[in-house]
Amino acid sequence: MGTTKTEGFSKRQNEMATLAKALGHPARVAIVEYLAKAGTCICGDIVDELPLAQATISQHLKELKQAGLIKGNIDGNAICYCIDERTVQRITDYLVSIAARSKNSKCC
Amino acid sequence: MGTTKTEGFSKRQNEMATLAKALGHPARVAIVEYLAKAGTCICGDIVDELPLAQATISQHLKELKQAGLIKGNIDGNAICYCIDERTVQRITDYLVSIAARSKNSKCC
DNA sequence: TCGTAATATCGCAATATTACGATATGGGAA
DNA sequence: TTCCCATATCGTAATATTGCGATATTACGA
Repeated sequence: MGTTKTEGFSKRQNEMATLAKALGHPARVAIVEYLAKAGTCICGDIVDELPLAQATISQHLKELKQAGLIKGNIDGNAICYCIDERTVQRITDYLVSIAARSKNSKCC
Repeated sequence: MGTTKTEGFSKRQNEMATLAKALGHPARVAIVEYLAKAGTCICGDIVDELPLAQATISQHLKELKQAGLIKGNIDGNAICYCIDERTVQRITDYLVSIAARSKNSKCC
């Protein structure tokens, strides 16, 4: 064990879990926030923004990229990152649908 | 190591990471989805809904409760769970603000 | 070509998560 | 009280995550 069981859950549930997991670390939240704030692609300087070593940040960027939350474009010897809005939208839509349904709940 | 660094990140970033992490597992996504779909408090039968052992589900419910995503009320010897809409709203608002800012990005 | 800057990857140690059987706990019913 | 039912907690094995130093890699400029 130690492995997450994915069988038995819907594709959507697994997808949302993966996306949420990718945002489940303050460094990755900070990266996404920084990219959103900037409004443009950010080449480099993410390392200067966070209190983590370069190797660690590279790892976090990789995870965000794999989850589809950010995109990376090679620009010379630097790499430019930016948010993939569509993915963010996907999570937002999902949460909105959850919130909408629990709105009219006669709860304890 | 193995521990997440929280110092150096804002309170909000840490909070969002905690909430996202709580949703970062298909079982917990399924639980939240089920509670939202039901619209009312659910007493019991969550265990029958998921392909996991009772002990495991109890653990997941605990994590969701700790994160503030769900509330639990004791009803006799059963426990009724329901979504805490305010917390879901908090994540949604955050993501919307992220999406809004990255909307007008001239991206690569 | 050589050096340097930017990023990725490797390897490892520390710690966290996941899953579950076994066992507790606490309430209601017989 | 005694027996169930629902839920929580404990203990543990398997695996995942985190963080970082060291080391690649790759592209550019001198």
